[in-house]
Amino acid sequence: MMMVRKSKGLGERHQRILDFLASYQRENRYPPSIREIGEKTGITSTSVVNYYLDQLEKMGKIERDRKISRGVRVAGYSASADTLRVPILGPIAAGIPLPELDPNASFITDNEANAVDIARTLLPSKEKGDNLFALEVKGDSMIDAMINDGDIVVMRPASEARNGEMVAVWLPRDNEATLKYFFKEKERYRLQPANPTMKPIFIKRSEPLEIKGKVVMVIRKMERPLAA
Amino acid sequence: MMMVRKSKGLGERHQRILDFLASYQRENRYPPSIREIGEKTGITSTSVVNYYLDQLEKMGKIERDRKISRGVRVAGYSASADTLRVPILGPIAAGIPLPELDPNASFITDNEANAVDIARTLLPSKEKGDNLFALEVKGDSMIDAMINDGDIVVMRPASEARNGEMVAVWLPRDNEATLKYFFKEKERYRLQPANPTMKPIFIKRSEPLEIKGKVVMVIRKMERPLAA
DNA sequence: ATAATACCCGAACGCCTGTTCTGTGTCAAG
DNA sequence: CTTGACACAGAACAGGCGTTCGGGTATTAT
Repeated sequence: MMMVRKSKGLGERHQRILDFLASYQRENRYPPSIREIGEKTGITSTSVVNYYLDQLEKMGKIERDRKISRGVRVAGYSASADTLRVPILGPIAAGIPLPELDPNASFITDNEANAVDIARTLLPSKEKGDNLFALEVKGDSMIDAMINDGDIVVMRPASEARNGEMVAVWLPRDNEATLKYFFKEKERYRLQPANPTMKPIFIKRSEPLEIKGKVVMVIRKMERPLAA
Repeated sequence: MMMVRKSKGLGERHQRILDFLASYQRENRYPPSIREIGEKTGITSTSVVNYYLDQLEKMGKIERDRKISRGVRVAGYSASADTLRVPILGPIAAGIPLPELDPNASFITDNEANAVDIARTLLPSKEKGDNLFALEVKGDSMIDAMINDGDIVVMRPASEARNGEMVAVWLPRDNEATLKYFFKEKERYRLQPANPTMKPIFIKRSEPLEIKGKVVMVIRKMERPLAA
């Protein structure tokens, strides 16, 4: 009988186990037992499965918690847990006030309808992601910031900002919400649209200006085709 | 002794168990055992833990696989498993060819460095997500499509498109890659920039035009502030 | 040829874990 | 007061599960 002997790297059984681990975890949300791995990968003895798991662990492909049933997980493959549920607090548009953020809303009660899942790897590394929130852009009023109707803007709560950061502000003077680049100047604030053909808005320091948050990321889903 | 008797909904212990389930799963990537739940929530008897788990299951808050150790998972809370690792095949810029897609690259060998994690809930529901790939935009050549330098474009492989869809195309004539809205006209193709001030590109049907994929979503990370 | 490896099997040991049963104390309704 | 639903504890049972050990066969090195 021919034995498939890979001189280096992953053999076929290594790969099969790895694949099974990922798919099983995907479906059941918990890892398989050693015996289950054996059954589904055609290995009849638990010791052999253990044998391969040991090797995979040494290769750094998986992590094991010994003595704990189903204590196997694929390494690196951040896969699951590192995702963050960010609530969509409401729409953002020129004419309507920004939704208030309620700090003590339980993250667990948010359902998919009014939340977006963001993988932690997508966020800036220093971002803890504790109290992020999201707004859905309505209308074309943010188009000068390269943000379109339907885009989802993820932001971090903030009441002040550094120069050049994009912020969501509420302007009591004009009764308007907007996304602009923020600049603090001599005796005023400058809110700069990304579009150079549009003029910035100036706000005296004495006038009210409510910074609601800094824009962390923008997500655009391309669902419907462009007309014309 | 006063018993805390919640007439309806979740009592304190229900909530504690639920919270523990989520955090334990987040840290260990596998669910806790009944005894572990008891220890960490201050319940001394495994039967009482079981008692509460049964209730939580009836409420639809969790799902259980009986007889299977650590076969508990919080329901609805899609949390983990529903994330997809999309490989970033390379840069996309005006002057360089589009990276070729290698269909048999194992998704499991992709590490974080050259991939993005996308929650399935972010994708269009009909999108299977089997062979999505991503490109990182270099330079300002796509700015007319409201896509900026540094943006990540997630796409689905395709060799043809319907009118109005945004596609990534390679133009052998001009030796150029671009993202444009696609329109098939009488005897030519029209590649329309999103920016109205820019003229569309016309390609005769006889000329080569390689559609590489349709744009599914665009992700923009706001990391560095705008200068000036 | 001989030894050393790598690969593999089956069985057994013993802890881990879900399940069930008995019993106790509290609270609200009849 | 009695009754019954509810919340809880502890113990015990049985099967699940990781681990280990003795033994076997093919491949490669010496």
